[in-house]
Amino acid sequence: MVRTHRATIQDVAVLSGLSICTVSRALRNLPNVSERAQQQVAGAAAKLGYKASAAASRLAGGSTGQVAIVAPTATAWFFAQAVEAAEEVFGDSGYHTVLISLRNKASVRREFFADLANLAQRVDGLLLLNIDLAPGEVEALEASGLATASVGMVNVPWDNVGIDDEHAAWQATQHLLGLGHWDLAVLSSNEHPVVTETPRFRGFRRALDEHHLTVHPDLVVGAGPSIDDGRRAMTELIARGARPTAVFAHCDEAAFGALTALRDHGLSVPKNVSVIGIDNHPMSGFLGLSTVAQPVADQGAFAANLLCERLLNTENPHQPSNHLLDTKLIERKTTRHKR
Amino acid sequence: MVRTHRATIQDVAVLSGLSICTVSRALRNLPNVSERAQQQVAGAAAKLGYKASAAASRLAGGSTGQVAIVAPTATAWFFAQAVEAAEEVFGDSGYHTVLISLRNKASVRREFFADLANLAQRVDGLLLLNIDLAPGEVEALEASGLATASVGMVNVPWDNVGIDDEHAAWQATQHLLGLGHWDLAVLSSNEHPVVTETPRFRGFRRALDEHHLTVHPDLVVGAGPSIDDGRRAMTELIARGARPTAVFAHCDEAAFGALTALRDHGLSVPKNVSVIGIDNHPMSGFLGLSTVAQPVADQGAFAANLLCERLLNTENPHQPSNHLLDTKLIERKTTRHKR
DNA sequence: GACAAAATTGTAAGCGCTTACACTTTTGGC
DNA sequence: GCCAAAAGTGTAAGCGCTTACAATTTTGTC
Repeated sequence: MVRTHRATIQDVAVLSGLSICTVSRALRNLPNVSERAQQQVAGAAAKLGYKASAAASRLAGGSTGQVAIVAPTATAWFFAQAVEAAEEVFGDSGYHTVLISLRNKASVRREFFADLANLAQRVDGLLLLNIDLAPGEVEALEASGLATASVGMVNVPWDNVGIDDEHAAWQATQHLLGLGHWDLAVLSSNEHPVVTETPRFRGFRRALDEHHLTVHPDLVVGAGPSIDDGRRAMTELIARGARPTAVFAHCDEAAFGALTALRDHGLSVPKNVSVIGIDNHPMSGFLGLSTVAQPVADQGAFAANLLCERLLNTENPHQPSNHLLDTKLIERKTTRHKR
Repeated sequence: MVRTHRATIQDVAVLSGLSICTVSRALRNLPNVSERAQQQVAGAAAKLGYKASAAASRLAGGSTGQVAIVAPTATAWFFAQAVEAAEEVFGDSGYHTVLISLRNKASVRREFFADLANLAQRVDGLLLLNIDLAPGEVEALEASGLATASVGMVNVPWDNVGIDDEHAAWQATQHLLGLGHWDLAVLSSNEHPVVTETPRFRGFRRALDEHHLTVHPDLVVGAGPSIDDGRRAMTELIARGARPTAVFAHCDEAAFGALTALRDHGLSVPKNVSVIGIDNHPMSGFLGLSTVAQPVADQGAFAANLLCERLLNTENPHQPSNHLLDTKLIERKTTRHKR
């Protein structure tokens, strides 16, 4: 079928012998449409290959058919995995995905929140990935009127899927402590301005507390979720003169970077230093990196599903819920008992 | 300033004392607007925090303020890097980015092309990342009327940025041959249905040709750009009974997978087998993987810039051009002379 | 200064949808 | 069967822009 222009709702109305209004309702599965009308409209729409114009729909007060995924950075392994998994779910539900990377930059982040009102007229929903919210930002998000769901966030008034970050970090740290290490360094996420206020850092600290150990500030350093950042952070630690016998990195990529820096400085793992991360990155097996495994694509897909559910079923929305998926310690070769 | 609703063009018109039409023209920098009007409109718009409604603009025949990035998969390192770099450029030019991952699935890919006409009313432009086009698809793309640019494609009638893939593969293969290897296996990209028809495979074959060597079909296997795929492919090769003395992987992630599989089977690198990839992934340095380095973020950013230029300057568009960035062989520890 | 041409500005008609409200048909209780 | 309520359908008014085209002002020339 050759058409110069896209079919409009008008075309569908004519072909189905019904009014535009009925067609509109039928297409969106609204009530007050007879079985017969429904069929006719569906038939006509299919025959014409009709798809509603997102712009017109939106302008008239309807939906945009788009959702935005907001990530602190899109390059890190975790986010790339989660984004793709979510994008798949959204696509299957008929939504297009707008990707917004905050690029770990405060200015971009600020711009995002300032522009929320405009974004709200472009997308129907928001999937936030590990965005560390400052006071007032929850309110800003709610004020935008956008349906929201998130991955890896805490205490938010919308659906969230994640792992128990504090517990995961505790598992990793506990493993190190169990091996007799007590001079522990930590490569903490720099997502939060204060690196000692992230859930994973808290888990680290709690494990130390339980062993009546305290966190030494010189052994704490911030690092983003990348190999380069991990390397930089570990290098800084070493330059400071820190000589931990074990290192807990907040994610595997940072751990890889730590491994690199350690080797750069002639320190052997696990002989001189034990290293553990969180993620179970595909490379971790090969490198023998001990880690705490978490399901990644599952989290993105799960959260995306919750968002879709909310979007598709607006009349009786479900209660916001928080889903924590399991993590599992995987002991490999980068951790060993302190000599 | 508190507003119940977003400011509309009408508000700007009233505040600036001009008509809606003039405001519209002024805002889009169209000709026939006096300096004075321009200033007043700009002032009023700024004061109101006005941003045009994308939906209304689009519906009336204007632009959408969005571009789509289409990638074979969004999880591979290369694509994640390129996507973020491009997203940054688009964002800086005022465009939102729609991410479309084909997920390496034929059905999704088909759906994408079938839906092009609809996509065309959602976005102004398309950035294609390494999409291997089948006959007729260029025409479909052109028919959509979307401004297009690409990364890593060949013979396309729009701006393209990439590396000389054939040359890069030749460099890698030549390196292996120069070390005395002649039983070469290749993990070829499975982007194309026929793995022996990709530019990198051609480069591989050309290098062999130059040494009067032929490609042995048993030593060719397809693999996606991921560690798991590389591992699977190498495992298959070994299961076939293939015993190459060197392996060329089409990308570093596939090479990492090969390294994994090789070790699984007790084969030592580079003692028994040499391995080389293409990319210079951040992990390659640590692993000592020999590779052919390519600029990745640069390609995404460059192509995005070309697309923006085309979008922003429609009256006198530049000629489509093809930009090839340099690649460089990096010899590390996974390749050594054949004993 | 007068007049045509050029530059600027305004009017109004949509773009393709959603939705309030009016109208028509069907349903069910007695 | 009758009538009110419920269910189904249609009418028409926008949503906030862009853009022909008409109207007005400015500019330049003789």
